[in-house]
Amino acid sequence: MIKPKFPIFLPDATYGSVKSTTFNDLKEIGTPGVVTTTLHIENAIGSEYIKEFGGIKKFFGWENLLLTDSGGWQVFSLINSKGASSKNKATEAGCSFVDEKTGKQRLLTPESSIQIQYNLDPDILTVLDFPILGNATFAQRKECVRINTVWAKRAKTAYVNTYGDSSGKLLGAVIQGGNDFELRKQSAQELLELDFDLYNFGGLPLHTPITWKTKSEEGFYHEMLQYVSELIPSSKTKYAMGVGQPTDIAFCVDVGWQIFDSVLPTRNARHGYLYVSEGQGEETKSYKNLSHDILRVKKEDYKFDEKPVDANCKCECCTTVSRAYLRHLIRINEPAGFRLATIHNLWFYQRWMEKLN
RNA sequence: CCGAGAAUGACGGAGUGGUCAAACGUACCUGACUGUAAAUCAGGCAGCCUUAGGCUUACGGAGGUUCGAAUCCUUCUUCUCGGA
Repeated sequence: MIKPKFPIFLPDATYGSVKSTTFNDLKEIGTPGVVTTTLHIENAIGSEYIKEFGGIKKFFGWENLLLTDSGGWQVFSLINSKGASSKNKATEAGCSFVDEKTGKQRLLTPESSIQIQYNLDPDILTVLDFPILGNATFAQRKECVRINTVWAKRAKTAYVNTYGDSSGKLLGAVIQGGNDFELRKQSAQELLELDFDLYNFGGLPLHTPITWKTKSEEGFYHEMLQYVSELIPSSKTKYAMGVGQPTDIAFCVDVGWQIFDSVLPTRNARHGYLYVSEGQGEETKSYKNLSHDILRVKKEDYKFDEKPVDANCKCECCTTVSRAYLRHLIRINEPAGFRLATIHNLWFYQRWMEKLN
């Protein structure tokens, strides 16, 4: 088992690739690990095939940390998205849904998620969790937390049955409860009794207007992340799923979170939204003594800008191309532009994490 | 030279008498994006006025019919396709 030096940020390789990069790019950047998703890998490639191949890390050609997400979040997102099939439903038994690509009805259960992850053979596994829907009543949210615990227990049993006592793997459970302190506490306590290796912060309720920034400048979620972190003993590894902005990560590290993943640096890169050092961009964000700027490189302002994206950055993007050229590449949806921008943002995140120890 | 048809905003392309500053798409401008159904989504895109809204100029040029024209008529210009 690889022992990374916390805190770490893991980019998402949802479909088996950190979009528009190669694993060699990640190696150059110094990325300590990646997150990949059981649901998407299972649907797109098939975990039996990966097992036969020799595991997901061999398949990717990736030697660093690999964490698999259970697919819970994704399947709920899919089930509840607009225009989704009415055949999609989540019950205590598991998630039943139609795979749009193949038209086949599929079932994801706590047990099958563990089986898929076993086939993939990652370093860290995640139990299938039951996210809370934003428009749910209190009673419904309470029920979500209850099922979430039941699923975690079933997943743990499946895990022990599959791996035995000395797996060398880590298993994480996801603390749910949405924006409700009492439910979060209840969820944490129930999961702590089941004794997992990692405790994960389950993100925002799905499909709500609630954002990370609700209520105050710091946002409701800062208080919640601190609260939940304090419920978890320091002997456990703490993983804040889906977090997030560099300044938010800095806050989370302060309150005890150690592992992070988010789509933000990679997706934003493809949209020309770049994270740069202070003084290099247009919009400054800060947390305590740490700050950075934002550069929307697609803007007209950079049409004739010969400077690199960030003069203080040593990534492939900043050492080889101008803002003007990168702007052009992204504007025409050129994969090379997506790649350079993604490399830059991941480079930025990696250096940022190194400052947070 | 003769015959037939067509000219719409940056481009492609709807619209054939009022509900048209003109669908839709692209391009362009600005936002958003947080365990990725996300190369996606939202808004803007003639000018002016502080907004609901109002005013002005607009559908190749000029003129006409009509209360009212991108739409009908005349003519000019250009283009496309047939025939010499």
